[in-house]
This record gives sequence, C-alpha cells and structure tokens, in this order.
Amino acid sequence: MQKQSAALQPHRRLFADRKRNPDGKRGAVLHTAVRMFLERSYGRTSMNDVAMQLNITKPALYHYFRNKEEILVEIYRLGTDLIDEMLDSIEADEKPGLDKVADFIAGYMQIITGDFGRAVIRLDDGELSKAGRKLVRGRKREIDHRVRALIEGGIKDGSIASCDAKIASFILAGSIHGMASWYEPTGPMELSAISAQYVRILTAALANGGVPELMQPGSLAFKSSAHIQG
Amino acid sequence: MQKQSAALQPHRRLFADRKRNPDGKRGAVLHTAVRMFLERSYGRTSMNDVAMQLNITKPALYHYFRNKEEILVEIYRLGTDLIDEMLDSIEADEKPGLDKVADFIAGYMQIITGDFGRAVIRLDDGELSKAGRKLVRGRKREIDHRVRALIEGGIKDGSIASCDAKIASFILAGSIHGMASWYEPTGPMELSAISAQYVRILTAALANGGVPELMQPGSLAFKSSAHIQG
DNA sequence: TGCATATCCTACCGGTGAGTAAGATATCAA
DNA sequence: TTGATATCTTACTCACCGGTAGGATATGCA
Repeated sequence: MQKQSAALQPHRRLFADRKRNPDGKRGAVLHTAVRMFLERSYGRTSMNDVAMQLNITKPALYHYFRNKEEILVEIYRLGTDLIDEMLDSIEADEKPGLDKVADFIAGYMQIITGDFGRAVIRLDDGELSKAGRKLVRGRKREIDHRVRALIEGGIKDGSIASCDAKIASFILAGSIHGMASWYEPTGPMELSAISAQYVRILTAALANGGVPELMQPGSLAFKSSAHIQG
Repeated sequence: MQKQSAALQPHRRLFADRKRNPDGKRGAVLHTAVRMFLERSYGRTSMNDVAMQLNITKPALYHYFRNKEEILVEIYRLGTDLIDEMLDSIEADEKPGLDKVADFIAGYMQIITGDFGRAVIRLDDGELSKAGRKLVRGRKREIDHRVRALIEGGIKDGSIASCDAKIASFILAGSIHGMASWYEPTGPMELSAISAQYVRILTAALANGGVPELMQPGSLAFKSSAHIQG
C-alpha cells in the first residue's frame, strides 16, 4: 500500500542499527519528512507515518525534535537559506538589473525544484504556531523585498521598463512558484529548457524598449453570477 | 475570540428561525464554509466550526450535506463554473489571440478575487477522496487546456510571439494565482489598477514584436549546498 | 572495563473530529 | 386541522493524533 520512494531508502537504512550519529539521523528525519510533507501535506502526515517510513517508532522521533512543528520550521529554515545564498551571490554581481533578474529566475527555479526549496513554496505555514508563523513569514517577506529591490535596481539603471516593482515581483515570483506545483524531475521536459523559456518570456515582460501601449482589457461584461459571488 | 466577519452575519440570520428554505440555507452553508476554508483551510475548519458560525449544531449541517467533502466539492463546482462561463464568453469573441488573453487576465483576476473563484485556486484538493480529486482535477485541467488554446490561437494569428504555449499558460496562470494569495479587497490598491498592471506586463511578455534575443541566464555557479539538496 | 548518554521501545493520556442514533418540534400544503 | 416532512438537538461512537512516562539496551570514550 505505502509507496516506497527509492530516494527514501538510504535514510531508512541509516536507522537499521543503533550506531551513534545524531546529526546524520536528524538530517535523515528532515529529508524524509520534507518528502512526505510535500507529497501528502504536513497536516495529513502524522509523526507515526514519518517514523514508520524510517523503520522506527514515533517516540524515537522525539529524540531528535522537540515536536512536529520543530521539524517544519527547520525545513523552512533550510529552504530559505538556499534562497538567501542565491540572492547574496546575485546582489554581489555587477551587471544590469535585468540580467540580475534573469539570473534570479534561473537560480530560483533550480532551488525550487529541490525538496527544501519547494517546501518553502508549497507547505502551508498556516499550520505553524503564532511564533513559528511569524518567523517563517518574516523570512519570506525578506526574500520578497530583495526581489523587489532587484527590479527597482533595473528600473533605475534603465534595463527594466518603468512599472510598479511590487506588482512585477509578484508576477515574477508567482509564475515561478506555480512551477513548483507541476514540475517533476522525471517529466519529459528538461529543467534547463523550461528555465530558458521562463527567462525569455519573463524578461520580455520587464525589458525596457518595445513596451506596447497600455492595453484595454476589452469591453467584456462578465455575467455577474450574483447568486454566487455574493 | 472568534473573528465575526460582517459578511457572514446575513447567513447566520437565515438560521435564526426554522422557516423552510432548503436552497437558501444550503447556499448559506456554502458561503460560510468557503469563507472559513479560505481563512483557516479546509483541514483546520471542523464541521463544528462551520455550524457554530451559523448558530446551529453540527448534525444540522448533515441535513444539507452528506459529508464534509460534499461541501468542498460543491464549492469547487461553483468556482470552476464561473471560470468556465468566462472562457465561453471569451472564446465566442472575434478578436486577435493577444486581445483574448488580455480579456482573460482581467476576467480571471475578477473571478479569483471572489470567494468561490479563490477557493478553486487556494483550497487543497489533496484533502479530497480519490473520486472527488479526480473530478476537481479534471475540471482544472480542462480550464488549463482552454487557456493554452487561447495562447495557441494567438501564436497562429501572429499576435503572440512563437513560444511553448504550455509554458506560457503556466506563467500566465501562475502569476495570477499568486495574486489570489495576497490580494485583499480592503487593501490600498484598487483591483482595476492591479489588473491593468498585470495585463500590461503579461501581454508584453507574450506580444509579438520587440522580442529580445534569447537571454543567457548568466554564468552564476550556484553553491551546490549538496548537504541539503541531496 | 565502566559509565555517561544516545538510541529506541511498549504502553498510555487527553483531546479532537467526522459522522450517527434517535427523537423532538416547527412548518406548510392539502 | 392534520400529516408529511423539513429542521434541529442531545448524546454518543470510533478512530486517530500529538505527545509523554518510564524504562530497556546499545555505543563508544575515558
């Protein structure tokens, strides 16, 4: 019944004996948990599920983590660290804003196709306690601000067309986040190919020059469906 | 403690007496439930919560719905109906593909800022049974295909630059879906203003003419962080 | 070799949530 | 007025989940 992901086997084997290896085993729990959280969601994955996947019992988990939330927070921490590092490296570069944005798109997609990066996007931080939520949302907000700053830099140096940087960053992040839901490493399309398309289309959206006139949304009068949209 | 949304009051009042009104009351349950599901998630909203919000008891809910899932499926159905209607109307139009896409962006944003439209995007269909999931995902997939066809039409008629329509539709949908998470009707920005920005930036992304050369993602060698991305 | 401690288990608690049993009462059409 | 039925309640079942009590056993350093 239980799907046995091949990638999870090595972590399972780590718990085969009682060799002392606190850090390694803690990491194995994290890797296993993030996979299961992504597949079944945090809420629908019980501590028992995680333990069984690792061939141990639930109380053994509590030897490595104080509670379930600590696992989730740690996952968020690792994921946001990856994004932070990438942004550090991009910000340190000396190039036009639009090129930095292009680098960001490619780098962000790379991170988000990994387990911990994807977790930052996909897992529901509403499951966290008030404290945990505050921490995680703070880190997310910081990332968002840095992306926005990237775009603002591009507008200043003229490589990006004048626009609302907040909106532009939402469009940028939103379209990439979407990919975290449908992308599968085993799928037919190479990540690099997808990435190239994203970079091309999204930089076209922001690039200065060739910006069309403000388009009219058209005169479509959508049926109100008032009985629903109350 | 419990936040008492003003918009939920009328539904509460519907249950003040025992006047016979099966359809109206059923609708009131749906409106209340979708609001609560959006705020706290489906999984963290109990049938008791919904009942209390309506000033009735849990078993009374089972007079209107067979189980919790039926409520969620019904919400999805209403939401996808709205999107389907909009697509019907756009497809019936006679205009270039790019203009249809512009109409779609504006119309989709309008729908998605409403409760049932937002529910289609935000609620986790992983909470559904296999049957329910199949139904809901089928409708979502159909919508996705129609959006893709819109873009393909634009490529054929020359208004949209040649690109992978699948990728383009993901970018389109993804960026708009993102808005469903952060947009608030009471926020500082008018929906029409946000919508205009989205239309402008996203049509620029797709429009034929002024398409820049294929951009290089840059030579950024992202630190592997292999200990995490295992 | 001994001892601190890392590792892991069985058995349990308190709480919660979906859903039901069984029946009381109100409404409204005939 | 009356009876079918819509409406709604109290009291309950059953399963699961996060977390703990308390102890057993293995490991590896001194």
